[in-house]
Formats: sequence, structure tokens, C-alpha cells
Amino acid sequence: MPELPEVEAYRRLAESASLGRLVTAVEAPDAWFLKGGIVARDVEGALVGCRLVAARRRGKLLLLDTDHGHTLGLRFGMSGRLVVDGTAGVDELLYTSRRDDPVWDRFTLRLGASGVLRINDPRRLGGVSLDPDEDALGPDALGATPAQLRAALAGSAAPLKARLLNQARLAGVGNLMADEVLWRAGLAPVRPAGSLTAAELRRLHLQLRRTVDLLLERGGSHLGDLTPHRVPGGTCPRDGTPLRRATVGGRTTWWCPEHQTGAAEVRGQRP
DNA sequence: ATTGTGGCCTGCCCGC
DNA sequence: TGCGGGCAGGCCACAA
Repeated sequence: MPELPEVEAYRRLAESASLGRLVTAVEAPDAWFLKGGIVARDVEGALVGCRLVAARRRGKLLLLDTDHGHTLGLRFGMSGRLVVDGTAGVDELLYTSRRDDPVWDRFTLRLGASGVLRINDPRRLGGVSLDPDEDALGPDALGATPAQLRAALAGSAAPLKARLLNQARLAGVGNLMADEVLWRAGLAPVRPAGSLTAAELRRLHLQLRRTVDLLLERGGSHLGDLTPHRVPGGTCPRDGTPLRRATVGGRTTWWCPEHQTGAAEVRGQRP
């Protein structure tokens, strides 16, 4: 499930392997994969004959800039892989096939005479857009300042985790990383987002930064310390308490009821 | 406005 | 051995 770490790996791959190259053709066999009301001809018209000049990322959105001013936006859903000239951006993804079946190539750029940049996405949950509205996304989770994190959470009655997953508020955190960050910060996902004390906000910011760095280093959002324990019967790797499972913010959520503190404890009560 | 829900899509895994 | 039902989750439309 590509979250920030995977998409950053894709960005680095695109940057190292595709910049400066000429787009010679576009293959978009799946109309569903084109978002924002565009058709294959639109993408061709915007990109063929251009060179790729920058590979940027905002949250889970990969942005490829061209020298003619257009920007290609690539989304990977949970099962999309970026492959450039046969090199995949990440080794494996959780919750999807490890195979690289050509029929799952949903979008392809031909680069130069023989190069290929393509999205291989078994479940078609990703998509491609032209000149996407980057400011529809909040600040990137990588490098978000304490003030930006505070602003993303302030005044909200929504569950803390739901707010962390809201890409318009903070871009890049997905389900697994949210559980990992909250576990590390010792905060219950069901806490109202706006209920955090200043000390808790500092703790959350610190652990967000550390977790993003760690998962970037390890190379995947599924490589956190909590992830292996997000299974029936799983226990907290910190204190051994049986983990709790519930749907929070519409997603399967696992947390430790012992050390991830809830609203009751904030008010000085023990559950 | 904010918050919650369901559906998209399809491969994979479990239990029968 | 094959089959069917859950399940996974990023994102979006829609409802309250």
C-alpha cells in the first residue's frame, strides 16, 4: 500500500532514471485510470515531445514536470507500482500480488527510443491526472513543522487518526503509518484530534518525524515495529498487552489500550 | 462546514 | 481439489 515512503522511493527512481528524457509516446489503455475528465489524447498532446525535468512528491502524489510546463500527476492507490526500464521502485507491496503482469500496466510513457516508465496496478486503484491541484493536499508529512501539525489537528472533533489520514490536512500518512506513529507517540487513535495537549502535540510531531524517517530508511510503510502485530491475537511489542482492533476513520485500526492513552486518562481517570 | 459511510477495483487467503 | 466469501485500503461521491 503505497504511502509516503513508497511514493518517495518511486520519486527517487523517476528522478534518477527518467529526468532529461524525451517522451516519445503515451499508452493509456485504461480510460478508468485517467482522472479529471481527461482522455488518452489529452495526455499525449500535453506530453509527447516534452522532456521530463523534475520529479516531485506531495504526500502520495508523484509529480513529473515537463519542459513545456505541464505536470503529470501519478497516484498509486494501494497496489500501484512504478517501474522504469524494468526497475521497480520498491521490492514488494503488502496486500497485493508480487507478479508484474503486463495486463496490469495501466499507464505507460515511452522514453526516448527504448525507455519505459509505467504504472503496474493490479487493482486499478491508482490514477493519472494532468496538472493536478497540488494545493488540494495539506503540507507533506515529511518535513511538516510542529505548527503545521497543530494546524492540521486544531479544533477538530474527528478521531485523531482520521485527521492524520485526511490528505487535505496532512499529506502522505496512510493507514499503516498512522497506526505506527500513534503507537510510538502513545496516543489513542480515537482521541478527538483537537484534544491534544501541547506536550502531546510535541510528542506526536517528534514521532511522526522519526517514523517517516525510519520507514523511508527501511523502504516501506509496512516495515514499522507495530505492523507485524496487527493480526488477530497480536500483542503490543512494547508492553505485551493484547492489541485492540476497531474501525476508526473508516479503516482497520490496531492500538495498545495500555500505553496509548485515551480521553479518559487525559482527564485523570483510569478506564 | 465537518464528519461518517459505502463503493470502486481485484488478487489472495481461509474455510468448507 | 475447487470454490466462494471476506478482506485489504487510497480515494471519491454522497449523506447527514
